[in-house]
Amino acid sequence: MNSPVVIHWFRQDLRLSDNPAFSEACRTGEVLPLYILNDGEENARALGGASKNWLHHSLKALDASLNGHLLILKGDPCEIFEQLVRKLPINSVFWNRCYEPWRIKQDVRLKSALKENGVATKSFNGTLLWEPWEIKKPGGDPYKVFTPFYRKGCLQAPEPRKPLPSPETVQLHSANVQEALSVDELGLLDSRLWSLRISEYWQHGEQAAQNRLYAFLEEGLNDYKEGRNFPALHHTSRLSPHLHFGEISPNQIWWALSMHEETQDTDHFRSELGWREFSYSLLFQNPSLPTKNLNPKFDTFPWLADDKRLLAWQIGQTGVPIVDAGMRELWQTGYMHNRLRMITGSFLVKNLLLDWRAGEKWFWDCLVDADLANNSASWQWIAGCGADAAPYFRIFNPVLQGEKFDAQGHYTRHYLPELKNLPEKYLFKPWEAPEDILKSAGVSLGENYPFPIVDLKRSREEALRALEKTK
DNA sequence: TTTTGAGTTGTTCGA
DNA sequence: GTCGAACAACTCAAA
Repeated sequence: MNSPVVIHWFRQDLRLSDNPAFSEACRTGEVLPLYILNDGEENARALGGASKNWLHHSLKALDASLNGHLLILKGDPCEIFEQLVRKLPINSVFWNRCYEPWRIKQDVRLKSALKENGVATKSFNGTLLWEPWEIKKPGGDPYKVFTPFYRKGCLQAPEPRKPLPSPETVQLHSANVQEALSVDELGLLDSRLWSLRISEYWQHGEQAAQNRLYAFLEEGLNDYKEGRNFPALHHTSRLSPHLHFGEISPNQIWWALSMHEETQDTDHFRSELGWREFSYSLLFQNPSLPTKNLNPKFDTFPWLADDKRLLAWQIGQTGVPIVDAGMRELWQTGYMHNRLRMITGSFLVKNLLLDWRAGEKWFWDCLVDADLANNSASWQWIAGCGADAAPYFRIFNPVLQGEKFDAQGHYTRHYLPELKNLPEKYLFKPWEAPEDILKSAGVSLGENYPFPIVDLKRSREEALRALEKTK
């Protein structure tokens, strides 16, 4: 008698170690590893371009670690499972939970459909340190402010699961499925130069994620608290895309961190995992987080609809150097340093007076770490309409931010080569530079670098007035 | 129920 | 250049 066939359905858990559902599947029987691309399904948000690029490489790495046994299909999961169950001797289906509202609905539907067909299903937590419904106030209400959520909620909850090792013995089931596709056949790479280029900046897959973690712990963690603010330094972990695709679990990071002496640096880095949990909790409690202001007072905010402004921001041609540097980092690498995410976000919303959702959408398409919970919670935060938003008058001044966090201009000059000979004194405000300085730096405003598309002082005051009315 | 203290990431102004 | 205060008022969390 053959052992039962168990499907492990890979979703945002593209790894073998510390994968609770996969481990359980391996204990239960012969495992058929499955990935389903159901991009563009109704109600689901289509994958962004950068995400597709990452997914392509990550699936290749996963397939290789499964000796080429990953079954890849495309379409609606409910229909696909229905067909698979008819063709193959499937006993049960395991997966790790996802928390996007459309995923939750789909999983509920799928569970009952499989049950009707006599197939057992089991879902696990492989993605979060705590389930988003577990962290709540003593009265049962969810937290709305980060600090108590993290300190009282997370840090006093039971400790997160210790990472599981990769299963020692894996019996893989080879299924001959006619519709099976190769990673290449999914068509995730587009031929635009952009898509090819961003992959040069990254290593993908489970092993690369582990390497990144340990490189960060060795080289970046020390002085993380301060150093993470300076985009020219390498003090951020850059683990976000690995985490998003589940090439590494937050538990693996949490416990690797615990091997280090407790300092302000470890504390602050650990709390960033707390922010991830907070975003997921916010999304779970507010399924409309990606599209609707959490604070309804913002529903009447007079956002401008100005495609020219939006385009200038997107392509890094606003004439405000630190903003343009950030936007070009995003376009070139599929990533943006966190300090720059705040600066460019604040600029879009509070200087250009454009709707945060336009920014969210662009980031969604361009970021290799695009994550529904993190992206929407962070945009709502910077826009001031979020759960725990900063006071509205806290508007970043992009000149000061540049002078403070990129004092030597290494970062800005790297992404804006046309300004690379401009002295620090004017690098962040070339419109104030005397003509001879511009000339000797080879900068000609309006020709090889734009004049600023808004007046910083005036647009700030306009935003303040609009925000005051919103109250 | 009432009250009190606090809230990721900042800027400007005036001394 | 450096420092402290002001920028408002509200909501949340917890005693």
